[in-house]
Formats: sequence, structure tokens, C-alpha cells
Amino acid sequence: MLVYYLRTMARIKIEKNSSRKDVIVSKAASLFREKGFKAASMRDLAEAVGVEAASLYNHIKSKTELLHELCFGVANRFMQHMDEVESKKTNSITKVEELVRFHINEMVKHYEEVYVSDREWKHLSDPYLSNFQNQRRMYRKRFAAIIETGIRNKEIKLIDAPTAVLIILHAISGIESWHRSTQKINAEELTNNMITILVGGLKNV
Amino acid sequence: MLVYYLRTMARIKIEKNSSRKDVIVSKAASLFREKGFKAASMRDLAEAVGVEAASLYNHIKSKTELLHELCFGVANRFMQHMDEVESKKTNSITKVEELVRFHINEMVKHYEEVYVSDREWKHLSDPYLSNFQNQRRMYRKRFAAIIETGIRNKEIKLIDAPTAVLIILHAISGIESWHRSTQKINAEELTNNMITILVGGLKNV
DNA sequence: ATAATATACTAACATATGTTAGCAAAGAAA
DNA sequence: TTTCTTTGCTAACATATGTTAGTATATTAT
Repeated sequence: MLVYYLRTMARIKIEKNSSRKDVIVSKAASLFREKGFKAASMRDLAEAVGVEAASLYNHIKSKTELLHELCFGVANRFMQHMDEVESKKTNSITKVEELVRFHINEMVKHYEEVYVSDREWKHLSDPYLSNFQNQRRMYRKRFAAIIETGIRNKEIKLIDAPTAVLIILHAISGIESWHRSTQKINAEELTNNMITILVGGLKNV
Repeated sequence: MLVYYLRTMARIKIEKNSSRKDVIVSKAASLFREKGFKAASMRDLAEAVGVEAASLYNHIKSKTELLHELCFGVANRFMQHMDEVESKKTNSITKVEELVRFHINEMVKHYEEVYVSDREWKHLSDPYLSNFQNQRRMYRKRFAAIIETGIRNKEIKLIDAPTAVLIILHAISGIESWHRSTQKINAEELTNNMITILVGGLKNV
């Protein structure tokens, strides 16, 4: 008896409530994170997805569209959270702490996307590029405003607020190294350490 | 009378005590910083230098060699400084402060190179890649060791030292945003703000 | 002035890359 | 089953890119 092993056509496997495009975007995130946007080719992506490069174009418009989706997905989440925090009636230090916690949490849970949004947005093209840059600027301004309020209320030291924002945001993006580290402490411990250092400082008083 | 405007051959202009290769490496730094290593082409670089792409190869071996030079140039300076700091007989907080000041100073004075070394080393290829990664790991370990000593001496709060290092280094790399900012405070002021926040913390005590 | 070296140019190569066209197969709707 | 839509495949394209070969032209040394 002859048995013919006919190769069936590949198919992108999807989970419930997710499209094939979602799968592609998600794999793109981890590829762009690993190699960088420019160095990651559509053929690489296709292989990761388990399909031929041309097939991807049944689901997406272009490589850049993938970057859009990733960058704005992340940016929107952050913007929305900023709205929430601003509307709360807590003091400034608490707001700062909440923003920091959210950042860390996003970085830990959606590592690849946040990382890509943070490091690869340069490769967006206008009008998306300017749009994205504006959103970032806005976010930082609003963050700085919270710190400035805290300074006026004497909750926070007299420092340059934009510099503080810059430090905080970049410090958090350092979780990248933590994420790759072999001897990771757990996420909660990491968060607490970060809050201690960023909010409380290093010096023992 | 006929006047012939004969185009003379282009030539890479050099300053005293610098080779043509130095000029190329330096221009490469700013290109790689602006566009990223992969997105910056040798033709871009050639144009920046004022010469045809092929001519670059009279001075360099390959595009990757440019990245080597940049990355290891920076790494070596940092390693050497670490040697100096370790050999000093000051307390730990002072050592940390000195390391931070050096970082900021390097970032401000050799912005492009430091930035590239920090963000584009991924595109190195072995054996340079592993070599570079090892150097980084070593540097962070030595930095963490200083902090740990400080913790034992009760100079520094009881925190996870590797996390502290991670925060500090990434916070400093945020100077990139400062560097691009239109309303820069001056470098000294920035440094002091950073030290205040990183070493002293945000909270007003 | 002549020879030797350093540096630049043009042309071309091999390869990688994003993307499209046209067609085949699979799944869903009728 | 038949029809329609979705999703995949192969082949090919245009372009960009790193790099080399071969040659011409400056600059430096003799």
C-alpha cells in the first residue's frame, strides 16, 4: 500500500478573539525587538509566523504599518493611563509612584511592544513620526507638571522637573536588561526597588 | 579666451593629529546615531564625508569595523575610568557620584559615540559581540560591587545593587533626550540635578 | 624630474529586501 | 454540492546595499 504524504498549505494559527494580523503584529514585536526594525526582514517574520513572505500581505499593508500598530498601541495605553492618574485626587508623590508602577508593569507584561515602541519609533515615517513624537512630548510635559505641583507643595525636592521625568522614564526602560538577565529577582521586588531608588533615593538618611 | 573649470578630485580634509580614518569614524558616529547602524548606508556616509562610497575602503576595512571602533573606543574609556575609581580610597557614595559624573560628562562631550555604543552594539558580530557584552557585564558587576560595599558600610540604603546600577546607567543614557531638547539647561546644572535625584532621591526629607 | 605611494573615481558585482501579480487551495456560506 | 471569500503559494520586480576591480590623479620621497 502506498502512502502519499501530501504537504498541506501552511496556515497562521490563531487563538480565540485574535485575528491573524494580531499574530503577525505580535511576532513582529519580538523580531523588531531582537534585531531592530531595519535588520528584521519580512522573510524573517514570515518564517517566525510559519508562512511565506508574500502571504503576510494578505493581512497587513506594509512593514511600516506593523511599526505603526506597535508604537501607537503602546502610546495610547500610556496616554489613557495618564488621563486616569491626572483625574485622581491624590498627592503628587503618589501620582508619580503610580505612573512608575504602571510603566514597570507595562514593561514587564508587554515587554517586546514597549521596547520596540521605545527604541524603534525613529523608523516611523511622517505623518506618523511627528504624531508619535508629539504624543511623547505631551506625555512628558504632563508628567513634569505633576512633579512641579509636588515641588510647589513641598512634597518633592526642588529639582528640574523635566530632568526628573527624563531620568525616571529612562531608568524604567532599563528593565530591558533585567528582562534578559539570568538571575532575575521577581517583578514585584524589582518594582519596589525601583520605587525606592527613584522616589526615595540612594542615600541612607 | 576659454576657461575650463576642471573638477579636481575630492579629498577628505583632516585636522592636525588626525587621520582620514578618524574623520570617517567620526562621521559614522553621527550617522549611526541619527539613523541607526543598519539604516545608515555607506553611500550616506560617503556623502557626509564628501567622497564616493568606494573611496571609503581605502581607509577602512568594512562597515562593521566602524562599529567596532566606536563601541570599543567608548568601552575602553569607561573601563579605564572604573580602574581609577576602584583604586581610590574614598567612600562608596563618593565613588558612585564620580562614576555618574564621568558618565554624564562622556555623554555630553562624546555624545554620538557613546550613544551609538549604547544602542547599536547589537549589530556587532562575533567575536566582537561577545567580547563587548562581557565588558559591559564586567563593568556593571564592578559598579554593583561598589554599591554593595556602600550598603555594608550603611552609607547606602538596603537595595538590590544590580537594580540600582541598571537604573543609574539607563537614567544617564536619557541625556540623549536632553541633548536633543531645545530648552536645555546647561550641562553642569543637568549633572547636579541628576546626582541629586539619583543619589539623594526625589522625596523631600 | 622621476618614482613610489596614497587616495580618489567609475563601473560593476552579488546579494538582500519590500512588495506585487497571478494563481491554487482551503474554509465558510448558499 | 456549488459558490464565494479568505488565505496561502510561486515567481518575479525594482531597488538598495556592501564591497571589489581596475584605473586615474594627487602627494610625497628620491
